[in-house]
Amino acid sequence: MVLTEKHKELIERIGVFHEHKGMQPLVGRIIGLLLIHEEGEVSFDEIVEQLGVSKSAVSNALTFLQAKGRCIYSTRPGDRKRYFALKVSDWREDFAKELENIAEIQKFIDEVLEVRTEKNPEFNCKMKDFSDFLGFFKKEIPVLFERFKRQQT
Amino acid sequence: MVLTEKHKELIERIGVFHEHKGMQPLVGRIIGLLLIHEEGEVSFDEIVEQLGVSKSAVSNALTFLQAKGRCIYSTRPGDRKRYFALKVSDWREDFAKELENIAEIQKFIDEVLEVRTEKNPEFNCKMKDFSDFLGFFKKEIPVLFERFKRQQT
DNA sequence: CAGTTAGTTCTGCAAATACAGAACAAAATA
DNA sequence: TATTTTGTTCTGTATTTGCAGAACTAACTG
Repeated sequence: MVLTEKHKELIERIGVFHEHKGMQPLVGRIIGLLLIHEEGEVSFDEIVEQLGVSKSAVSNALTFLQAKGRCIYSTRPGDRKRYFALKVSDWREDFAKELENIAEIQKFIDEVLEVRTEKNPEFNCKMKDFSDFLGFFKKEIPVLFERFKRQQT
Repeated sequence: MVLTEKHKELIERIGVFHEHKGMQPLVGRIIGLLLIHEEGEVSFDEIVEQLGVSKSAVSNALTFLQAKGRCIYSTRPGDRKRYFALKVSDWREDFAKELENIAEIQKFIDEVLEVRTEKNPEFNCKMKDFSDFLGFFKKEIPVLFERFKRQQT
């Protein structure tokens, strides 16, 4: 597949977006390439060529993506190459996990509330309120997913 | 305020949690300290002493936190010191912003869908589904907040 | 078995990060 | 006016990051 300038520019922006999420640059660009590539599956070689980076960098990035469960590869009979693809199947699950991860701050808030004195009740109260909201939010996530499934049909 | 070992350990864990979110180490620790400190307000000096870091590092970290709107300082008559505190007031708003930020990936998904060929309709379809879900999710966030407010009273 | 293919692991380095320490600024105080 | 207080900005540096390139491995091929 030949990438146009527009493709390349979009890959870069998707890369930067993922960098902001704490991933290393190349990982984000590979996600971009796998998203944009018309086949959905891209060989190791093609990643190296399309992104113009070294084999070692690609190898490490793909190992990372597979460890995170965001990427898998398949093989073809009579072809030793690995064809890498994003695990699009469980995007919604990934999204749910990310949401729960955000709400993980609730644990810290609760721990903080345990060690705090009563010296500043207003502050404590606001923290309690936030913790309550996070609890509410976590409970509502699955409900939200359910409603989406139903309204979708 | 004297910090116990438990306090210090909790500050470190809150620091690491924020590091994983892309913040620099000291910024996360300052958030931890401001959360745990019984007054809620902590002077520049005390931050330097409690965390055992340089003034320059604290200055930069506080500038960053203020720029991000996560921190403010107040002053007291006859006292030149600045007392820094977290902006707990709008935690829920911050949380909502973070959620919308996550859902920002929808923009990229839609852009990708525009440049993709019809060569892999299954892949395209899954992406479309994910985009639809993100759209649904964004719409539902304010509803969720509303429901929390009501059930809270 | 020698050579090729496909990818991994090791080594080194350039650039970025995160901070310390010193110099500095501005205001209050003596 | 000299000194202290409260922080900021500048300069240098140890550490970490992110990758390149080379060496390596394993499997296939001629």
